[in-house]
Amino acid sequence: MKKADADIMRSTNRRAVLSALRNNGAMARVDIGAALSLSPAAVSGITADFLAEGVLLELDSKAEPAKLARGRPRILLNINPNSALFVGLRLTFDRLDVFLGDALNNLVEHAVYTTDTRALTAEQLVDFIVAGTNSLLEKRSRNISDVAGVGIAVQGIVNETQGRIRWSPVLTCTPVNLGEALERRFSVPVTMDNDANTLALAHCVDRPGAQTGTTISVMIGYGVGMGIVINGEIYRGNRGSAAEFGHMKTGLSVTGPLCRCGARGCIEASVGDYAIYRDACELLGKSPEGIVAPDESSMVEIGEMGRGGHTGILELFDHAGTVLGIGVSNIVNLLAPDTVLITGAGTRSFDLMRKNFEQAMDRAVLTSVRDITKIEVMDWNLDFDGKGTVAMAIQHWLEERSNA
Amino acid sequence: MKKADADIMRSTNRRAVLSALRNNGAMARVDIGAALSLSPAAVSGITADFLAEGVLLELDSKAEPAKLARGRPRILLNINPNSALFVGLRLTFDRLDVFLGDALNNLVEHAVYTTDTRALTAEQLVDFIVAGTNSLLEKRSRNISDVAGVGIAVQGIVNETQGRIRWSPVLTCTPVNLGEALERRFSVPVTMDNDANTLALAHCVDRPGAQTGTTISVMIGYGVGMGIVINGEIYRGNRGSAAEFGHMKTGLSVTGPLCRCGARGCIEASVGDYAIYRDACELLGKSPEGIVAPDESSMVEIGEMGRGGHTGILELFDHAGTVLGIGVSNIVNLLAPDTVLITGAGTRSFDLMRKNFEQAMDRAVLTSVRDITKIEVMDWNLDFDGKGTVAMAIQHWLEERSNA
DNA sequence: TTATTTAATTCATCCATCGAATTATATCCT
DNA sequence: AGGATATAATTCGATGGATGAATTAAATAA
Repeated sequence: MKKADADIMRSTNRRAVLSALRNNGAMARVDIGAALSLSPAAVSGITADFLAEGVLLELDSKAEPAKLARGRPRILLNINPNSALFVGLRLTFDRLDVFLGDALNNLVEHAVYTTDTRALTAEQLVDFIVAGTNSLLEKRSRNISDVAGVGIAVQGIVNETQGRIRWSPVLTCTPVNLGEALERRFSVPVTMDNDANTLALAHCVDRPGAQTGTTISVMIGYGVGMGIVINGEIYRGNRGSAAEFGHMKTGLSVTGPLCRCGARGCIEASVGDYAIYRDACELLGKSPEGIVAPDESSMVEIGEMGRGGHTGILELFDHAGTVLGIGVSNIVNLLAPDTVLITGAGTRSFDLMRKNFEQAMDRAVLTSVRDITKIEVMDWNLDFDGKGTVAMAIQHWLEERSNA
Repeated sequence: MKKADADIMRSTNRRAVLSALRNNGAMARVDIGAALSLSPAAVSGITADFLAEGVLLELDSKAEPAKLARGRPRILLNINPNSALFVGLRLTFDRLDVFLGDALNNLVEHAVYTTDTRALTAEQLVDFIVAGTNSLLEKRSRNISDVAGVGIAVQGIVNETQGRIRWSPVLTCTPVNLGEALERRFSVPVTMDNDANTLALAHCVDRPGAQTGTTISVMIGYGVGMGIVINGEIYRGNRGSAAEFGHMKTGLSVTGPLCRCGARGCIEASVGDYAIYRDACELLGKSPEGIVAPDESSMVEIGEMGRGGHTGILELFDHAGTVLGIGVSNIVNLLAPDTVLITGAGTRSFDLMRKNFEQAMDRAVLTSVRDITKIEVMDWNLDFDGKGTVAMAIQHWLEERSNA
């Protein structure tokens, strides 16, 4: 339980104004006041400060549609997109995606840099990231001093408050304090999180409803991840280790499929791309190629074989659907979220999993909690990840601006 | 994101003072100030108000041990136990426990009233509860007008904000708005929650550490329940349906043991008393007695047979241990709590489950999150439940006092 | 042109906290 | 014993942000 004083009152209300604009888009001062139960006087003062600081912007109302009401016209305010520039980084197996975004989370630039991430030392990793970032900034004739914040998404177990990667499947140099190292090199605030959390954030930013209640993003792709957002905040658990949904067990056996974590029976070991690829290769008598991660075209090909009617492949997806359905129903029984979003590259073949997924859900979700949780399957593209990393940096910056 | 103003500032700090005392026990004004970073002046003012209201009490320092430091002696303050009286109710299969407690959560009275709860209509249920409560109050020559709040724990799915029982294994008259009905009869604030949540609250009240981070109580008994406490607050999920841990599935199969919820493969259907009793009866060639719930002595007897070396019974407990271990490890992987408390009547035979429980945990918890969560098995007695229900009523009352 | 309506600002007032000074009450030291 | 010292608690003026009422601003309707 924390105390309150005048400073906290001020920053709370400043934060509330920025949040309102972030969630609802442009608003007039009256509406901000109504939404927050703040007096017109207070809103006037707070917004005047933000306008002076350049954080907010008055929109040109001439471009608006015809007025419906008379009286002094409302002036829409919004976060000034050009008040700051943000860098979003996403580190995955063998590649680094660098995004550039503005304060309204519009992505303005994107580049990919490839390397064998697992071969890098901690120092080489930092150099690689710095080089990639600078190279993208150059394209826009900007440099790191124009940037107000950097957000990084990494697969694995990340302690966001310290910027420390405890373990990651894409790195061998763990544990490594990447956040702190980059902050030193960039001299700019760096925020880091697990890639599933970042993606969850990206989804919640666009959903006003996600600011209250629980929204869960299940990310299926190379592995299976999850982000839990409770009342607009990412739930991280002790030392940031939460939401390892991919390693939930759907069986008691010690003989289930082997997961890359070393255990058996993990959801990931049946649903992740690497698992489906591995099993498909075995099925087809092909030895899996030397690469650790199957490329997108291989995964698409496997899906096409299923749609073509290949029984063995269909059974793989059937099984994946069942495993995922049991896993998600456990989540629903346990956390009763408002929404579960299923997303990630793996949704490319969700049509093949859907039947068994839904059957498993029907069987396993408690009758009394049915219809409480909305399940949505979302197509996925890389921009979601970009927006998530940039959103993380923006969030940090807005927090700083609120306290300023 | 909520706004702040002078009123909120005031009630926040009043609440903070009460919380501090509740968590740490008696404190001097200086220490309260230090703990909350509040100025001496603010603490002085707030505590003076509470003293005038009778909510706080200055402790007699004469009874204290010899002083170690010189200077004006600190005066310890604490919540005035006699400032209010609270009723805690616990409705389970065929019985109602009524507790009377003071504002410091000391239980001063307890009585049990039995009836076939499943045979009651909504009206009869209310009458039964009111009669029991009044009867206990009479013992102390008090009546309901002396009571500042009532807390009720019910098995099943409860929507605490509305006091509505959506479904309960101990009732047939669901859905029923018991909270509201009792509030009308008592003319006293009534708070209601799931029995596992209430028990979780009871545990967290005594643990200063539970005010931050995540503490999870797993309650094994007739069924298997769970309470999730995040940063000192019970996590309820959408419509209060969360934490149905007992109905997590530890297998994909459609042929697992039948759970009372109608599904198969629920944790409860292997670990709950009713499941062990059912399986033990089958094993021993006895047909289970006509009662729905096995009594305590039968469960103790089954445990003793296991300890005596009965292989079949031991296998039952082995299996229960494995199922519980997989279930808890899923929780650990998913939520990375600080602590998992295993409690409830079912702990009477935890010694028989422990080996397999621990093996399953070792196998299923991600190596990188081991040692992040502390697992504690707690003996259980009825007073925990009593304290939980009373704590719930106290919490509501303190909240009201903070806003006053 | 004037009345009406709604938006935004201004300014006096309020209120809880803070900081500094004061008061209260003990132990330590000579 | 009595003064010095130390710590706790209270008092009081100052501070800062929110509020409410009055004012100003900018449009439409008559």
